[in-house]
Amino acid sequence: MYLQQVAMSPGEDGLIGIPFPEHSNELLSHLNHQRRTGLLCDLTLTSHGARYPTHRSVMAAVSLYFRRLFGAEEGGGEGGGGFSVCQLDCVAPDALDALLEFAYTATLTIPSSGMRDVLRGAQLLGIQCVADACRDILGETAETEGETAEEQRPQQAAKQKAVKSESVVEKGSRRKDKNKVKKIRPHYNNFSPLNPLPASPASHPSPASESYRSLPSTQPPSPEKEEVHFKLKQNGDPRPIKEPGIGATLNGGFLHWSQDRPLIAHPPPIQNNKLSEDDMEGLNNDAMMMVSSSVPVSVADRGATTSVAGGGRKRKSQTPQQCPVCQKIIHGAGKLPRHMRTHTGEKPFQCSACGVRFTRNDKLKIHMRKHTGERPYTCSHCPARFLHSYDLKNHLSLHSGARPFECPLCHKAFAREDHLQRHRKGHSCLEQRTRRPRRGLELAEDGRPDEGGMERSSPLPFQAHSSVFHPHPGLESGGVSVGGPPLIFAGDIKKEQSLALQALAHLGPQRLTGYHDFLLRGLELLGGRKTEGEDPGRTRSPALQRDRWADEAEEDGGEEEANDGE
DNA sequence: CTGGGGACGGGGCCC
DNA sequence: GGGGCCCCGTCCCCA
Repeated sequence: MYLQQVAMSPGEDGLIGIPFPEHSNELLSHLNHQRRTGLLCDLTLTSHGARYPTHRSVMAAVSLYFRRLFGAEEGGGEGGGGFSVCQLDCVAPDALDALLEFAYTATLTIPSSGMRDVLRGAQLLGIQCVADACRDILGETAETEGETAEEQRPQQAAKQKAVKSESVVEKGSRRKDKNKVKKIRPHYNNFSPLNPLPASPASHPSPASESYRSLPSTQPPSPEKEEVHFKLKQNGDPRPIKEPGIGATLNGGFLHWSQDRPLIAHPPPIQNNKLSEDDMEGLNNDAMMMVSSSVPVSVADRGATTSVAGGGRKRKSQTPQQCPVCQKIIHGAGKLPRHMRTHTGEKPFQCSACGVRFTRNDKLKIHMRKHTGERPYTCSHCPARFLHSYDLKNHLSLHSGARPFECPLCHKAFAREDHLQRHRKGHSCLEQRTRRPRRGLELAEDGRPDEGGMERSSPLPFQAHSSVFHPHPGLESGGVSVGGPPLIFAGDIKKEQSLALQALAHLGPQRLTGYHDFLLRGLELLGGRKTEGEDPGRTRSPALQRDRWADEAEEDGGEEEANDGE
């Protein structure tokens, strides 16, 4: 659906932004495969005799050191040629291996005893996010971190099994849940090649699953938090690097290219103001596309100016935000990241029981009711219980017999609006359009023509859940139908409905044994608004109804035709 | 074709 | 402003 919107909603300059969330994942996966097979490797790192074939471009992307070394840094370096072997004895082999693994998989897997080596290696190579993550785990700050730090505390060991660079995010987060242990977090957004099949439920982090890399995923990854990443001003100084001037301008905004991908989901960025040009060049195409699309018009500005797009509905002063992909205005603070996941396909919230993934936490929560058996919405008339409130709402219409939505063409009534829509999308009703609405169910429309025309559905005023009959506002029984479908119960039927519902309403769960009879009787009293057979069983037979419609057709004459002609 | 269940996305309200 | 929770409309699937 959104893809259609994307395709049909060209942004400014006619550019269309179509995200391919899998691309970066596949790209990294292929690169990693090439590294392991030695394919296209143009750089070999060595450490104490161990050799690690790799790609210069990848290393330049992930490491500030190599970026400088190969001249990938703007205005720096010596052109980037000639380096085929780079001896890195200053980095322990295990640490170098871990860092390479990180570079190609966005996942840092290190033994608990090797944390400090990795930290040192990350510092040497200018892999800021890893260094920050290691410091975070070691309980050090960039300022206090020193060579005198003691051995890792025992509780850190559990966190060291795998490290995701996103852990650094939490450091700068202003979120109130500081007490939450989210230092090491699996991140779906990274589309780690280690999880080459994002579609596989098992490959995704689950809020309730511990299976994902044995990470303490107490909280599903929240893409919103990645934005914080760009706000970080960490002090990871790659001081041992021989290149001069890798100072402040690069430390703070250092971007690991693979981690920029979350930007795809969170363009508004805007925090991007903090991105330097150097940083921007690290963005992949997707991110660039998103950023560029959001650049011409500030989302915030748009929101301020397009608040009118809400159609004048009553709203709180929540700044609307425009989706840079589909241009849709998203109302509500903090709702844009949620919306963006519909474009990226990201479903960070996974059911630990069945593996089904969801884009939203609240949906997962509701889903979990299926496994817990919790059905909080209980029908007051019968033992039926439901997962969703709207299920109960629909269900209650069964008790009441209310079919608030009637086809204006064939006057078939439905309990659910979507069923009416489905009905109207078909052609079945066209052949019945000569049928007249039931007399006494007509509503007056104040003489107005059908507002919605074909699109209009007419909810019945009947409120199933209460035993009170609520007339539709502006509608009075006995009114003359002018265009709109007649949908109101009238006269004695109305009273009977009320009585039936009162009886049903008084049926408590403790007296359910007889509810069925009550229900049946109540439904009979309601007149059984079934279309086919249209027989309430009391006053009207189908034949009689047809006769009545025929009579009414003669009485109303062309007026009906004019209204049905739509 | 219809009834019913479930999932999904958007918006409102509140913290 | 971000996020949780809830409600709603809509769509899809299945019997």
